[in-house]
Amino acid sequence: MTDIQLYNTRTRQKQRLEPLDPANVRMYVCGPTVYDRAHLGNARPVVVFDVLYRLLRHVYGADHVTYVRNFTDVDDKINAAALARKQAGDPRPLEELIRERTEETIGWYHADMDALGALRPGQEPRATEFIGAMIAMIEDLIAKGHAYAAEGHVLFRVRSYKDYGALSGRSVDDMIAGARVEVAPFKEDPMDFVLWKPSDDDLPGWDSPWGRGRPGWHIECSAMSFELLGPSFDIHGGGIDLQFPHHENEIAQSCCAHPEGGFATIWLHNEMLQVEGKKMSKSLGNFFTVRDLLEQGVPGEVIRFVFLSTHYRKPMDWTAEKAREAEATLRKWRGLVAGIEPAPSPAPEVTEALCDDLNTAGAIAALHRLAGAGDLAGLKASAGLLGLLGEDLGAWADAPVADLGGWAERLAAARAAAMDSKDFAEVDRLKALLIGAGVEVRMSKAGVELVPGAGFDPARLEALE
RNA sequence: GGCGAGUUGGCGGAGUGGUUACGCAGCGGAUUGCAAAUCCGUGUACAGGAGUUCGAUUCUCCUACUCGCCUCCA
Repeated sequence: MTDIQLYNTRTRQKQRLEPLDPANVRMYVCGPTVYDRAHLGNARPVVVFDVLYRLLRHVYGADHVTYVRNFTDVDDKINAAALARKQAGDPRPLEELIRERTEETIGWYHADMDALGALRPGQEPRATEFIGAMIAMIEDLIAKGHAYAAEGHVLFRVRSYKDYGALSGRSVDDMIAGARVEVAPFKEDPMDFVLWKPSDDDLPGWDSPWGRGRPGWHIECSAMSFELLGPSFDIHGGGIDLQFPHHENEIAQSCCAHPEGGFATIWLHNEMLQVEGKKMSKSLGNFFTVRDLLEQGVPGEVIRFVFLSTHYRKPMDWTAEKAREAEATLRKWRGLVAGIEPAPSPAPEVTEALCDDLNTAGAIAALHRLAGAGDLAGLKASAGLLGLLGEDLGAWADAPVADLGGWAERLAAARAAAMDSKDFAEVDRLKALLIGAGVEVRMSKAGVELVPGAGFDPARLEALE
């Protein structure tokens, strides 16, 4: 069995993945809050963990990997969006507006992530479908002394879990010293966090032992991972920004509710995405969604390639220049592997790179070597492990349909004449026209070859006829 | 203030205690009427300082700088 080494944030070192059950390798990744289009930063973990998912399926078998990624559809931003519609005059009940908003957003999310070539996880639970499980877990935590109800809220008693802070390397005392915690009179300790909070009539809510309310953010992942993967599973992933507090709180909840389990064995966190060297933010005006990029004509496969060209644990800078280079590389490779039957398995060099803590940049370098060595079957198969060069993402690279035969004949005839007359004016004229229309002109002793290039525009040629 | 990550050739970006990836750009050559495409060749860079070592870009410490999280934002 191939060894997969992964950097475990919890232990701060690489370790060998040793699945609790190799027949069912289990991975949970924190998914999006579905209130709006996914921005580019949201897409990085999706692509990163998609590659891991593909690698796990390759190593353990496609039927032996369970991948769960949740949809957070209980959230104040969603409520705000729905409330805004209601105040704009929509007569429907709030619950319906919320459901409509989340449905719509999930549809967008699927479309956008599909465009990046990300396989859909086997299970995509929604928080709203697991409210009962959350309430049960909260009750259990109260019974075990790890949580307490106060003024319609239920809070997790951070001091009751001695390892709190272990994942992110903080101590409760340090954090309180930092004094950036919300103080509330009903909290026993400023660090205690909300498991359940009351909802007024303008907010979605569910009946609970503590009155009508809604869950806090963190409990959903604890409840859903337990329901779908059990008290112990192999991998938990997400963006590094989730390390604290979200994942810290998940660990506290899950380990206290299910001390019989170990929760996640390996914690993986991808670093953040930047744009042209700066954090993507609305105020800087460099904020954009995946859909924005796709609509600008940046193919999903190009986005994917750019993401994978930087190791997931390093900040990734999105630049237009990288997109340009990625597109050129992919176009070239697609030309090479067109019509080639992929090898039965990926090249060892590529698999080994990925097995070394998802060294996707190293894997891409290996792809370059395969291309250079002319191992096109190997290139195609290996790229497939990275989710590249597949049929599903290739439409962008297909040249527009156009018959260039007439142009080729004219050019060839002019060239033949020029060879005798030594007057190449007509040849150069035709060549300039073709190049201007985005056609790559290749002339050799063997003859004239016209290849539609990246910016090929058949309309411009027709206008010249 | 607390915690953490990072600083590699013109650019991007891997990696390694000693044989110096890979891509793009550049340069030289082959080829071409000229080009394009292609092919061949070409570049000893690892923030600064100290230490460990026979030897450090790679390990340790210090300094500088950059960035992230700690706050709804992946």
